[in-house]
Amino acid sequence: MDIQSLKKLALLGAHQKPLELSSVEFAEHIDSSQQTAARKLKALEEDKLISRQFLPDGQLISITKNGIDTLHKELSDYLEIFSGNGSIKILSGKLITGLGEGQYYISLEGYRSQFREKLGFDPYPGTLNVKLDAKSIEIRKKITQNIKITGFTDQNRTFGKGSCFRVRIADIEGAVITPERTHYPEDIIEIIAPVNLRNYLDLKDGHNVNVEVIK
Amino acid sequence: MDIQSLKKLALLGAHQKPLELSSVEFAEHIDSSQQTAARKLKALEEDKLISRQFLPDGQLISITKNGIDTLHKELSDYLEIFSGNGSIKILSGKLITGLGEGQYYISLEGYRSQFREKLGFDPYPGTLNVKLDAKSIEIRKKITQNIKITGFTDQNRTFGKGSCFRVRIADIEGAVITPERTHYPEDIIEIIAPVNLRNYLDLKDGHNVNVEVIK
DNA sequence: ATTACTAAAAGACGAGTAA
DNA sequence: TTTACTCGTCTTTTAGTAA
Repeated sequence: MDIQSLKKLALLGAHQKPLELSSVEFAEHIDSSQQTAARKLKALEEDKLISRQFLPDGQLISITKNGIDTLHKELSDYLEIFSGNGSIKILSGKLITGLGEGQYYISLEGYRSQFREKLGFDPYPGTLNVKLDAKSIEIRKKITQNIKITGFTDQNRTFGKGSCFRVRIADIEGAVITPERTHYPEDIIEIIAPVNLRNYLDLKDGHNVNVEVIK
Repeated sequence: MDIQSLKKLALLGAHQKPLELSSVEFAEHIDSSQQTAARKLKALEEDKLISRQFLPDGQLISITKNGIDTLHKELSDYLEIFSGNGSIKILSGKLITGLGEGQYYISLEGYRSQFREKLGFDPYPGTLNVKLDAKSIEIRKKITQNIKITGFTDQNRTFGKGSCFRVRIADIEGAVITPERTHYPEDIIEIIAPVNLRNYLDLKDGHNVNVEVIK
């Protein structure tokens, strides 16, 4: 079963909407002859990993449910490889809309200056909130919150301390921040980053988000 | 490069600590003969994806840094496939006046014929130049320039290669063209289309322009 | 333009077996 | 026991072309 070809088609978006692609174009992507590319597409179809529709100047390719399941199995394998000890950790979940508190706290200079110093970036004033899946909740519990944010006092009130750990989401490095409160939910993480992640990654509520924990 | 075998070794833990494994045992894991298993291990070693140490009753296998990087790249690919949803990309910026170079290059038959073939339209001899905002610059970096334009040689001189990606601006489908030069600015895009976009959309310098990236 | 057949070359495989 | 060589066979690939 030709998983590398199937992966290539998925990276070209064939798991989302039908992809118009000729065998010559696909040949360039997989660095082969047109004949081999055509044969591989045919084989993927016979394995029921993709479905095809022929056009005068190419073909419309969609990855089937079966194909997506196959890719998902691969993803699981790689997640398993990198989710042991000493290796990388991935937190997964779905994007949700927070209460908007994050924006207020982050923009306070007392916290903001600490983010600049300790994380090395000026955070966009807002958080990306992700509701973790069951497995990720367990992984999260084992992460050491290695960056401490101290509390401070205003004229009016006191702001509590918290902690962070660094993460990467797509190609952006940010951090998960955790206020040190008693009743903070364990299944939600709040991510800060130098950019507005929701816009930058074009994410909407309910979208899957994968966050890699970095050192 | 035999990624499936490398993945199998990682799933057996060879990326964390040296794994004691004979070729017969590995053969069972990959469902092959002992000879094929031994040959594959040898090939992985030659590709510097694993390192081996021979024991009287098997071998000690470790995945190298290079091997781990290769696996990590695979993980990234699968995360990319399963992150976000259909997610369309929009580049935004302000209309500016270019140097007028675009007009010259586009009208050269060596390029023009490629645009006809690869993009499916005969470009209006001129480019719409847009200075991207910060967010769009980042988005742009992640777009795969999937259409390649090859260079050619005239009697007099050589014309370099480049690449494009398709875009839609209002209801017109065009393309962003990028010459493959060393000092090409990353904050400006040059759009070609079958019509004169500036006239067709009645655009003036400084106007906001939104461009949708299409597949 | 396409896709995909045939034929021949190239590559991968397993059985037998040496070290 | 190992690993891994040779060699015959089977599979995959490409070039040339047909449809």
